[in-house]
Order: sequence, then C-alpha cells, then structure tokens
Amino acid sequence: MDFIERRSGISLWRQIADQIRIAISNGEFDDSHRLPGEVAMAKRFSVNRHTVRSAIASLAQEGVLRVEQGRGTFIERHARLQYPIGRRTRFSEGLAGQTRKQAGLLKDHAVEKAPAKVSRALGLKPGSPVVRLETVNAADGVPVSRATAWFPAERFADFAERYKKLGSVTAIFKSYGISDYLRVSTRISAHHADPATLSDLQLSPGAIVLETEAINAQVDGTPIEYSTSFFAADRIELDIDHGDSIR
Amino acid sequence: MDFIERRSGISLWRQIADQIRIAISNGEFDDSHRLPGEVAMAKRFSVNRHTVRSAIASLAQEGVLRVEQGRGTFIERHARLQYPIGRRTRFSEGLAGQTRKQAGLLKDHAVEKAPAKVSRALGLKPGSPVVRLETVNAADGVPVSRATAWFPAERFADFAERYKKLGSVTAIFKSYGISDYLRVSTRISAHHADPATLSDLQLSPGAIVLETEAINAQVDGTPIEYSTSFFAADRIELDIDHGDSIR
DNA sequence: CTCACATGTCTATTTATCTAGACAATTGTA
DNA sequence: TACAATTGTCTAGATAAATAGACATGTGAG
Repeated sequence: MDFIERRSGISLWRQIADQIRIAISNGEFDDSHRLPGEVAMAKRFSVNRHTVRSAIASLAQEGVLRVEQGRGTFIERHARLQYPIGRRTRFSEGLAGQTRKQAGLLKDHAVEKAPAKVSRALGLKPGSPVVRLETVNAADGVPVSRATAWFPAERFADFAERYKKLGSVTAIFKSYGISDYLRVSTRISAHHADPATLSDLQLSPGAIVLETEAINAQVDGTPIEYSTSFFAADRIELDIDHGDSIR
Repeated sequence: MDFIERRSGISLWRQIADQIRIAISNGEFDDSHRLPGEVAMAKRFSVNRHTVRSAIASLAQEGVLRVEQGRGTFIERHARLQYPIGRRTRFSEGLAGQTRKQAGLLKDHAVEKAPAKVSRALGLKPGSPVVRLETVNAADGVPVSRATAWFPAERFADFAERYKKLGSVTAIFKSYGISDYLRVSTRISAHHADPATLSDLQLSPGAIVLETEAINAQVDGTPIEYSTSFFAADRIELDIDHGDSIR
C-alpha cells in the first residue's frame, strides 16, 4: 500500500508524517475528519505503533492534527492559503479575505552596494547603491513568508524609514509619486529551507520553502524593485494569474 | 556559522547534504568549482568528518558532486533547468535549447468518469467521461516531471492513441483542428513527493516536488485540458511569464 | 455498568546513526 | 624525492531511532 524507505536519511516517523500531510491535502480522510487508529496506521506503513505515534505527535505539535485520548486523532488544519501572483501582485492585497489579520515585520535594512544579481535585475551599474529590506510576513499570527527586497538607493534613499511609517511597499511607491507598477518576471523554485529561514518562519529542519525571485517595474518598464521571497510551503500555495486578454 | 538540528527526524548527513545543495545553487563555491576539504566542512557544521562524508557520498551518488581522492570534491552539476510558464505554455518547447534530448513516456491512460475537481475545472457535468493521460517527461535521460492530464472524452475520444503517434499535446490538438490554446490559470505548491512520484522520477524519500495545477482553454475560453504536474524540485525551476503588454 | 476500542505510559532490546581516532592511498608541489 | 593536503578504510564506542510487549487511562455504545 504505502511504502517508506529505511536508511534514507529521513527517519520513519518523519516519512510517515509527510505522507499523512499529503493524504490530508488530497482529502483522503475528509468525510469524518478522523484518522484511522494508530494500530491500523502502523499496519498500513508496516511499522511499530510507537513510530506512528511519533509522526502523529509531530503533526499535532504543528497544529495539523488534534489527538484525543479514547476518541481518536482528528484533522485540525486543512487548506493552504492562496497567494496570487500576476502582473499586479501586491503582498498586502494578496491574502485579503483569507485571513483576519496580517502583519509585515521589518527585520533589517541597509544601504549597500548592489550584488551582481541585483544590479543586473534592476538595470544598474555593478556596485551601485541599493536599499535592502528584510521583512517577515505573518497571517493570523503565523509567519508565512520572508522576503528580501532591493530598491535603487538613488531614487528611494529613505525607503526603510517610510516602510516603518507606511508599512506597505505599494503605499511607499505612491508616496514617491509612483501610482502603478507591474510584475515583470517571477522565477519559482522549491527546496529545503536554510537555517535563517527556518528560524524566521518558525519551521523545523527539513521543511520546504517556495522561493520566488521577482522584478517589479514602472509602467514604462523601468525596474524599481528586485526581491526574493521564501514561502512556507505547507502554509501557502501560489496562484498564477495569466491575465484574461489575448496578447 | 551554519546550524543543523538534532532529533528533527532528518539525519545530520541529510541536513548537511541539503545545505551543500543550497550553497551550490547560491553560487557559493563558484570560483573554483571545488568544495572546502572534509575537515573544514566538519568544523563548519560542528559534526564528525564521517558525517560530512556521508552527505558528500549521497550528493556524489546523485551526480551533484564528484569526489577525487587526493585532490578534493568538485561541483559536477550546477544549475536547474528552467521551465517557462505563461499564457502559451507548451511542455515540448519549454526546455528547448537547454537540453539535448527530451522524451515523453505514456505510462497509463483510460477513459473514466471525471472526478469532482476535473469536471469543475473543465466546466463539465459531474461524472462526464474524460480521457486521463499519465506521462513521465525526461530531459537528457533524467526524469524531470510526471503529469496527469484530463481531456473531455466527448471531443477527444482517441487522445491516447494519437499521443502514441504524435507524442505531443500541441500536435494532437492541432490534429483535432485546434491550432491555438491558452493557459488560463496555474496553481503552484511544493511538498514532499509521494511514493508513486518518488519512483516515477527516480527520487529518494524526502525529495521535494513542485506541483502545478493548470487549465488550458481554446482562444474562445472553452476549457480543453486540466492537468496536474509534479516537477523534481532539485532539477527544475519554474519561470513565470507575465506578458509584456499592458492589460 | 460493562465492553470494545481508542490513546497514554513504561521497560527492554535491537538496529541505525554519529563520534573518535588511527592509518592508508592518492595528488600536487617544493 | 620528501612533504603537505587531500580522500579512503578500518575499528570501537556512544547516542538516537525503531521494535516489542504489557498495562493504564479515557470514550462511547449497548
């Protein structure tokens, strides 16, 4: 039925936890919101009952499952948030209607010489000064993403100060007289989170992140922002909007 | 410097392997294509040299690193393939120019009643007949993605037969008189691969997949294809094209 | 209340992973 | 050739993960 691999570097309980998570998101237990008993699960995965218990314990710790002695194990959290990405992607609007509360926390900022990747993306001379912003974004108190954004320092010298006051990139651009801007390109990859991201997003090792690398530009095509974001893959999914007009 | 967590369900060598992979894709060792020595790496991660050796061995097995006794450890494979996604996404064209050879293998096909998700996406009545195609796609002999695609059976009854002859979805649509079609929406998530995907893509447990759920439609808006694809996240990344015209 | 069936806790044992150290084999260089 | 720096192999012991079984505790139905 279900297979797990020994000596793979992933402990059995962890593999089982991953598969339960997948089964939940496939709607496998949906009717009852109740998982099969520990003994049944142990048989299904051909492991000891205690190994299944470890898997369940870790999912309960994450808030995915809820365990009740004598009654059973139940699905607590189910769906991922949807984060839309299109030509008019704005973080603050993206999760509107899906959460009650969201907050952007400025973790760090600096003016520095643009790394090669950044100057290329923003169309600047290598080493030009840029403003770097590090933010962590939370929905309903749970961190969902961590982003690093770069802006040309020549035009946006006090970007960080304004962020503290305005709290939103869109509002800041507006304060600079830029009423509209467009997403030019987005590159998406997935991998294990690095240690810094693990701690920012309150994840445990082995957790997966979706990484997006994006460029935003003014309507006339001038790039004004380059950013990389890491989304906790078990809390969010990306929804690409391809537009509705024919090019 | 770099931190790894014990008792996380991920063995230390596996965590180290993941981090080396991330460091490589960040271009951290790029100048020389050579990694620091095993002793230095062990110190960096605060583990025994043998643990680092396990990590390196598994990456060498995958073809990411190449180890030479007496000389050192070298980066063998570096960049991920880029898979473009836009309004005119076509798999066969997507990897053009990045690989020498690519092949689509039809693993399975059937005509069946549309599951709820599928009928909704294709705008059919629940339970309408659909053609289901299971394919595995490889680039240069390495499998990079596994896809399940559904088509309305009423219009595309012998889709599977034509696939065997034509080998490309675009060509088949053309043979049905559909010369152009557009991507309507794409949803992207990331998680651990399930056992079936692991074996199709020749991955080991704990591997990450990028999942895309996509709808293609004719120019007039009639949906003609719903598909879910799983990409091996360490072999490929997705490149979103937002178009260049202003909507 | 009683029973079947859940989850919770405890002890003991086996197996896998990680650490520690010594030394061999290969490579490039002075 | 001699040497330093690298990876390769071996043995032994410590720590963590998984198995096995017994029994306690809580829940709901008859």
